[in-house]
Formats: sequence, C-alpha cells, structure tokens
Amino acid sequence: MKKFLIADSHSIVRTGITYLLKEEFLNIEIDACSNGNTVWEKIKTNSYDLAILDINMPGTDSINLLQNIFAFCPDLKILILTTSREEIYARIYLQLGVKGFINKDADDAEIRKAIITTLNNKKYLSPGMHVIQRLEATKRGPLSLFNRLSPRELEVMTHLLEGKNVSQIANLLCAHTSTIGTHKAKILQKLGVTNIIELKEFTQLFNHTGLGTTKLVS
Amino acid sequence: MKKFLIADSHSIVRTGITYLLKEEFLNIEIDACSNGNTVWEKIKTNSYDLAILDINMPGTDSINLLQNIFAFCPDLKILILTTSREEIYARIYLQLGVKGFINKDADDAEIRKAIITTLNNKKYLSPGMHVIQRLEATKRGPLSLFNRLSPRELEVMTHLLEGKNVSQIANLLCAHTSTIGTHKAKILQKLGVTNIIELKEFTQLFNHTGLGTTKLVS
DNA sequence: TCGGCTATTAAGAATTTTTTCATGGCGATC
DNA sequence: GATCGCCATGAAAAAATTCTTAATAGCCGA
Repeated sequence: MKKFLIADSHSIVRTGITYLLKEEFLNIEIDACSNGNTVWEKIKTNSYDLAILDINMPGTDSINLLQNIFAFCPDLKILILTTSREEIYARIYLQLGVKGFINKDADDAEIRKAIITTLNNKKYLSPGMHVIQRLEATKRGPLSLFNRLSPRELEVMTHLLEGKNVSQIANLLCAHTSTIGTHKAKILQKLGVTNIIELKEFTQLFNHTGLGTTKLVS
Repeated sequence: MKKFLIADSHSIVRTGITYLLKEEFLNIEIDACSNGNTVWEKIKTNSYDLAILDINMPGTDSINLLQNIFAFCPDLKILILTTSREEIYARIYLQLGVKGFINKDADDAEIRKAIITTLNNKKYLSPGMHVIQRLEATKRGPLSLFNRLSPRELEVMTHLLEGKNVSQIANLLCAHTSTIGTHKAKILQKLGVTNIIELKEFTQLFNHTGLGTTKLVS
C-alpha cells in the first residue's frame, strides 16, 4: 500500500498523474491538492510515500513551503514537477532536499521512471537537466548567473517575470515593500540588466538557446 | 463513434484529457500530438469531431496554424486549452473561428462541460472570460488593435518596449512626464494588458506570427 | 573564536509613476 | 456652425518604487 500526494494547480495534470499512478501501482491511495496551503495541511496530518509537487502554484511561496515541509518531515520524498522555464532554479530546490526533478514536457514513461526512482529514495533528474549540473560544475557559463541569485531572489524574480509589481510580491510573500525592492535591485544588478524588460529578454535568451531546457521543439 | 485530436506539449496533460474523454464517451478514437506540425499533418489526413489544442506549444505559430486549419477545414470544431496568462489574447482566436476556450485551471467537470458544449457546435468560454467576449462585441480585427493606438501612443510604446522609463521618454520627446504617463496608461488599457511585461508578451505574439503588420518598432 | 562576507529584512526619505481631472485643438457630422 | 468624440497635454494628488542606511543572522576561512 503506497500513499501519494499530488499538488498541481491544473486539475487536468492531477488527473493525468493519478491515472499514471493507478496504472503503475496496484494498491494506492492518492491525495490531490491545488495550492500550497492544502499541501501543508495534508503533509502535517498524513504520511506519504511520495509527494509530487508543482513548484509554481499561484499564491504559493514554494521555497518557504519546502523549508517548512523539511523542517517538519525531513525524510519525505519529494518529486518536483516543473516547466522548462523553471529549471534554472533547480539547484536551489535540490539543496533544500527534494529527491527529484521532472519536466512536464517529459513523456509518460519518463515520468513513471522518475516516480519509481524517487520512491526508491534515489535522486532523479530530467535528462536535459544533467546539462545544468555539468555547466554548474564548471562554475562558468550563463547558467551560473542564475546560481548567483539567492533562493529568495530567485523567488522574487519569478514573480517579477510574471508582471507582478513590488507591492504585489511583498503582499504575496508577506514582506515589506522595501524588502522586495531591495531584492529586485540586487537581481537586476547581479544579472547586469537595468529594468524589467531587459530582465525578461535576458531570461528569454535562455529559453531560446535551449540551455535550460529539455525539448523546446520536438 | 467520436474521433478526437488532442494537442498539448505536456504528455501528462494529454494523458489526463485522454482519460477524461474515455470516462465521458463510450466509443471513441483519440489522436494525440505535441506540436503544431503534427497537428497539421493529422488534420490534413483525418476527420475529427473535435480538436482540443494548446495554443502555447513551443516552436508553434498557433495563429498561423489555425488560419491554415480553417482554410482547409472551416467547420472543424476547435477547443482551445489555455492558461490564464494567455486569456488576454482570446479574442484573436475567437475571431479566427475557434469554438471554445477552456482554462487549464478549470476543474475536470468544467473541462468535460467545455468538451460537450463545443462538440455540440456551441460556443464555450471559461467563466472568467465573458469580459473578453464583451470586448470583442465592440470589436474590430486583431490588426486594428495597434491601429487603435494614436501615433503618439505608438511612439511611446516603442520606447516602453525598449525598456525606457516614463521620464526618459518624456525627455526624449520633450514632454511632461505626466503626459507620457497618461499615454502609457492608455496604451495598456487599449491593448487590454496590465503591465509592461504583459505588453511585451502581447507584442511578441504579433511579432512571432507576423500578424501585426503595423510597425511596432521603428 | 574572530572578523569578514552575504542574505534577509525594513524604516524613512527621496523620487518616480499612476491616477484623476481639466483644458484647448481638430475633424466629422448633423 | 454647434456639438460630439478623440487626441495631446499636463497640474495635482495619490500611490508605488527606489535609495539610502542599518540591524540581525548565518556561513566560511584564518
């Protein structure tokens, strides 16, 4: 008997994963949720063999959530579901303690493999992400630019790239506007850009070169 | 016997929809694909009762694809899968001839409803999108979106898209900052976006598809 | 252990932007 | 030729952001 937690803001994705799990395992129990608060409630009151989490759920401070989770339950196996755009942040999450990273672009067979591997308490990364690790090892290359950003800064950046303004982000992360303002300034400074448009173009550059991506065009 | 086409870059989403359809209909055939080229090949050689398409498949020019599809097969029922961020472009797709729009955030029941409604050749919009439909009623084609900007506003927009701020533009155009500020507000309002990032994404949509023959950058 | 470094936080002041409102100009229309 | 709608313009008030400056905490190498 295995027990799973699935968190993704898209119902259709939860449905897809549910069926994948049902095909793979005979005797399972599945909890599904669509936001960080529910994830936290579920994890506090249940014991899971594996939690499969989207890291970009609206209104959710994922890093904070993961920190809470690992403080409460250090051995929980967590498999992160991600889109290619978010892979640049992979290292931060790995450091926090997640077991695996799987890209939503992956086919079902690969997702199955990721689930089984992490369930067996082994680390799993999407194929395309070994590039990231390698680049990171050389400590050079454009990706290390993103590594220069602290977890909090990365978090703020994702919100900035969605068009949120400083006050909205402050609200979301329960921080002072001037705090977020400071983060924003440091992000721009570290990445060598001067405004949001340039930040947007900069990150798009990576999406286009396929540097942080598994498959952009198939 | 119903025949469906599912196109989404995420395998897990295709899996989810496949199971939804299998639950809903007894006798069905499903083709699935993950990019625009395959969609086009499939539609040229098959006849579908409904095509469920993601409009944001990497490497795919969705507007061009839809134009080709409707030229070849004007009566094909198409249900667009979208994320909330993309909804601002909904009216363009509606004008092209798609039957429905469903947000990926929607729960399974609503997705079912969207599928059934469009299959019955009725228009379906996600609950939040009726605002957009009203906007469409006051209408004019996608090309005129930029035509609705006054010359001065277009000029300001090109500078905004280069990352210049309001005062820099004011300097450049020898105008008061508050004047430029007003122009900026009107640009955002007219194009139905709420911030610079969305403006950038919006114009990129047209650059990408070539639909925006209006000069965007001087 | 100490001192330097960085991350995170934010109060307060200075600045910029947004919002709101009002004005004059210009062309179309009736 | 009066009125209407739209454009371009900004003054003024309101809101948001940036620019300091600095406190606290954690990490790392000497």
